[in-house]
Amino acid sequence: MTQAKERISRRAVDKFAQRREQLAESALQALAELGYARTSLREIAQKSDFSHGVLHYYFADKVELLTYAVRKFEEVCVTRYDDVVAAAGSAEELKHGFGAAMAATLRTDAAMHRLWYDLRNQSLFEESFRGDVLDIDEQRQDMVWRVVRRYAEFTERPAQVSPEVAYAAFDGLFQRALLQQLAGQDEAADRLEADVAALLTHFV
Amino acid sequence: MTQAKERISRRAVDKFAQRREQLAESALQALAELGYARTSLREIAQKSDFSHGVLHYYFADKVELLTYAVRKFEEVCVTRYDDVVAAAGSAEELKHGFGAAMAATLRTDAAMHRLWYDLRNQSLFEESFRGDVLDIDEQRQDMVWRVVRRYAEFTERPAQVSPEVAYAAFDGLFQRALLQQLAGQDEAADRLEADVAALLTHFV
DNA sequence: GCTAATTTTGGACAGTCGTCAAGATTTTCT
DNA sequence: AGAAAATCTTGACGACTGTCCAAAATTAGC
Repeated sequence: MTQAKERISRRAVDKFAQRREQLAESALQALAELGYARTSLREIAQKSDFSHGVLHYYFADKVELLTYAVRKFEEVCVTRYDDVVAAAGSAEELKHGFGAAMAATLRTDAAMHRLWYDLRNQSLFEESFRGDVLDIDEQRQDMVWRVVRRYAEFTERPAQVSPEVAYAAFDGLFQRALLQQLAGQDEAADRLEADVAALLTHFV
Repeated sequence: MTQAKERISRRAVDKFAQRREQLAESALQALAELGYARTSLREIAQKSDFSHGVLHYYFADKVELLTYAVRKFEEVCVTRYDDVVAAAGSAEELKHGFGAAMAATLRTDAAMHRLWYDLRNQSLFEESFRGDVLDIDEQRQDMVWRVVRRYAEFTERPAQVSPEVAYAAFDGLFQRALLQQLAGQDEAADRLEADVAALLTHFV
């Protein structure tokens, strides 16, 4: 077996955990590039500095690796707009900052976003991810809601929709823009920015 | 080669086309059940009455079969709420009819819907479907817009959002409800019905 | 009813997949 | 330094994939 399951020095445990992180990172890279349907363990290993056999040294099987990777992915995924909320000093600023931030991450991180949608969709067929996916989805909803709530505070009007509706709507817009952008429609991000800002005013 | 490419009797051509329909139907069945990532030609053949070899008699390769299946899928997909629009005699009727219809198809056709989202997502990675997916998405947008426009007519107020925003929002709601429903949350359909009706009033 | 064309079968192929384990390598501890 | 433990590589396995093809079964034309 391995050190990690025994009572061993801190260093050893950390190193084991660190390798798992490292391999999970490679897994995310492969998933973002190839999509779930075509991501194999050998592809993942090739993105790392190791051979394919090592994956079963740090993970019991493919499902455990991917599940771990999804959980890791979560961290990057659910605080994206908090800076915008913190920085905005007025309703107008928040509205435009939110739209601009969504457009920016659409342009910059398209591969990562399609990975998220791919995983979320995969959970419609595979039970193994479903729990984590639902959890991340909830946190994303909270993240969006923090924006809407703050906007409502600024305008001193109550929000007109539930957190669920707000999240679904913004997420739907983003997903559509992602598809268009990957299809080569360069104006997709601009449209998204405008649509997001407009939608926000309808929700409070 | 085959009859279909020569000048042959009408009957023969029809039969060839008919087999293609039949096999595409089996492909959709397999896709809905297993998801794109796990649908193999042998699985598809098993859903039909034929052996796996026959698929390459009617289709050049897997991509052509799946593309054909996606196009076939389109037909069922883009007229779902037209009956509701036609039947409704008032704004209230339309609002509740729309919500009820969405909730109903969520309950009844969950497998088919997750197939659609799976294919749409796959087109983020594979170029081959992208054109058809974008086309279907557009038609779905039109379908939703016919509901919103009719609602605006009934209430004699102008719609407050663009077709893009309306579609993205309703689609986002539906997608989220689908995930929850497949995760065993039985109240997802009821929530969807209420959210859809509420959202409609915010859009006009 | 016989021949020819069409349709279908089922096996073979070259790859790829997840998984595993034996052995080589590196690190850790005394 | 040497022994022990941890880490990594490599090759193999059985199963599965898309594709192709020769032969069997079916149908159509005369």
